[in-house]
Amino acid sequence: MRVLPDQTGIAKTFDYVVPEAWVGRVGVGSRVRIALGPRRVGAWVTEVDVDPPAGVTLKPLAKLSGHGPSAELIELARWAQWRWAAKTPVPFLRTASPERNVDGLPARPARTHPAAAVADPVVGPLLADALSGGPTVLRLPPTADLAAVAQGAASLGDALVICPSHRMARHLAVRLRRAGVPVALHPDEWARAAAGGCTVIGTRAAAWAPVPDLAAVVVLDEHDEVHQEERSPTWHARDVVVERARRRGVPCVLTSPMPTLEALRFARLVRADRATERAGWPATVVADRTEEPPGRNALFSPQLVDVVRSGARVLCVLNQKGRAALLGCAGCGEIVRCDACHAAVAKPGDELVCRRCGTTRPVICATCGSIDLKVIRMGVNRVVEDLEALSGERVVAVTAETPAAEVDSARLYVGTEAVLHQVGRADVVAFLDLDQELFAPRYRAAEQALGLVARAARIVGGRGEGGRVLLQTRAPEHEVCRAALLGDPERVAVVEDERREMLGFPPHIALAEVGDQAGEAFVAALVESAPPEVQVQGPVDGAWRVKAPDHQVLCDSLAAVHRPSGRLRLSVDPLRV
DNA sequence: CGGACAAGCTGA
DNA sequence: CAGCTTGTCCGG
Repeated sequence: MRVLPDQTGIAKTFDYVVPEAWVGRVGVGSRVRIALGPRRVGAWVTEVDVDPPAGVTLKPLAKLSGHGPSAELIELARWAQWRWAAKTPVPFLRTASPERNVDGLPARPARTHPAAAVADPVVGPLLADALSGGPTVLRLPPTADLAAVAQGAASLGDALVICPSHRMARHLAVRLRRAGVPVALHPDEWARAAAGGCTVIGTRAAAWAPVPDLAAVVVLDEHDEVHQEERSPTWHARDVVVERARRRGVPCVLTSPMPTLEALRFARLVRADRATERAGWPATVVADRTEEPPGRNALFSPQLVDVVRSGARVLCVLNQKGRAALLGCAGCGEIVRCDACHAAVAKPGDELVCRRCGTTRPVICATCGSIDLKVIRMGVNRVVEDLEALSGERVVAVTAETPAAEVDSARLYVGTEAVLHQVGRADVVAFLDLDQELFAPRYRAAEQALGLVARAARIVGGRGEGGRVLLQTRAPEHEVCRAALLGDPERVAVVEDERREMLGFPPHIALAEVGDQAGEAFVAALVESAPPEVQVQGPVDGAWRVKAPDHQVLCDSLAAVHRPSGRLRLSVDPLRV
């Protein structure tokens, strides 16, 4: 048998003989252990009945560990290796394998009766169209019931449903089970999924879940960046399942209130009529701050004051990104400053670094010697105080660490975008400084800003349910504000697409980033061998950008380069550019 | 990946 | 030339 060792540094297969006793129990996809040189390592069986290379004496497989990815997923891993220019398929096969050894599969649930038709008034009428033919983008308002989409897919047979969060996956599993659909939650119920007869629900990694009789694929909130792996290889669950569905010839639906331009490029758009879509976005008030001089009270528009005084439950979002976060000492309360120049210091890694002069020192308070230093959310804390003064009520500052009990104890909340995850219900979400989002130095800034509005919509509800969003901005005519006002994400898509085309950014081209020690040698070899339509730019901050007309050309060119020794960072479709 | 072994540098 | 580091190759 031919096996691939479970070691990222070995991009090579080896042949072994199967011990007599295991014949029939081991095949393509089995997890095994092998003697490789002086040690034993895990491996996947990738081929059977092979002709071993001449002149090598085969050792027997050392151990049979259990079930692993099917032949279909091993093939898909090879494709992903090409698509994200990975050195080996190993990271994908790991994701496709169970967390613990699985040696037997549970009984397959009997399919009782076909699930009833989906009655949801927004989703229902669109499902048949969305689930027919090749990949589709199903643009639904943010308040649409996503469980209805999952249920529609499950009515075709065993579906694979990819969610942006584990929370949503669990919630959906409960909803579908209640509707009589057998469900396996990935990765906990890997064996149940592998046995078949279930709809499989999970997050990004579930793109690699076993679904032997796959009948349909759904990606929920396709625009959400969590669907992409941040570490190299930077694979995207959407692209993996679109390819998986294509190979199986099954329907594939990508839902989103504001689909990415990438998805719209290869998928057919299905959407609700204008009135239905608009009704599913919250009523939006744009507070124009153009006339307001910059300063602390720039964060409180008359519209915000009205809302706070109205008695409504209000969530204020203030993004810290790009702003100097201060460190405070938990021991003595002092602001931690630079020894040399007394400017505030930051802690980007394991040391304190001065923002002004770059001096570094260990993480310790110079006044009292404490090592317990906390980030002070200056902006949020100040707004909390001012809002308490304004309302005469207690205001809760919400961070990722705020305990759930406290989160529900007040009427007014202030926090970074974490509040949008932590507070479940409110009447109004107010973005105190939307311009932080609109003008952030990221090429997806506009999409991400509208993404926050969509997330707020899930908390406050659509305009029919009284949901309200307040956007404080100095750019009231910005397409994100227009899109939110009209409940029409197309406003952002059109402008953004033109901008990307002009700047030569995805999805109009395929992009990769090359860096680290071996980057220069790699790029030199690439320029030598790649066709002329592949352009290399840089280096900027030690990294090169590789642009090609499409992924076929880009990935073929990257795969053709012999990798020089030394550390190499290679990210196809990098998240931050 | 991790061990083996070879080729280069240092010190007496 | 031993003793150590650095690099390249190989495993079935």
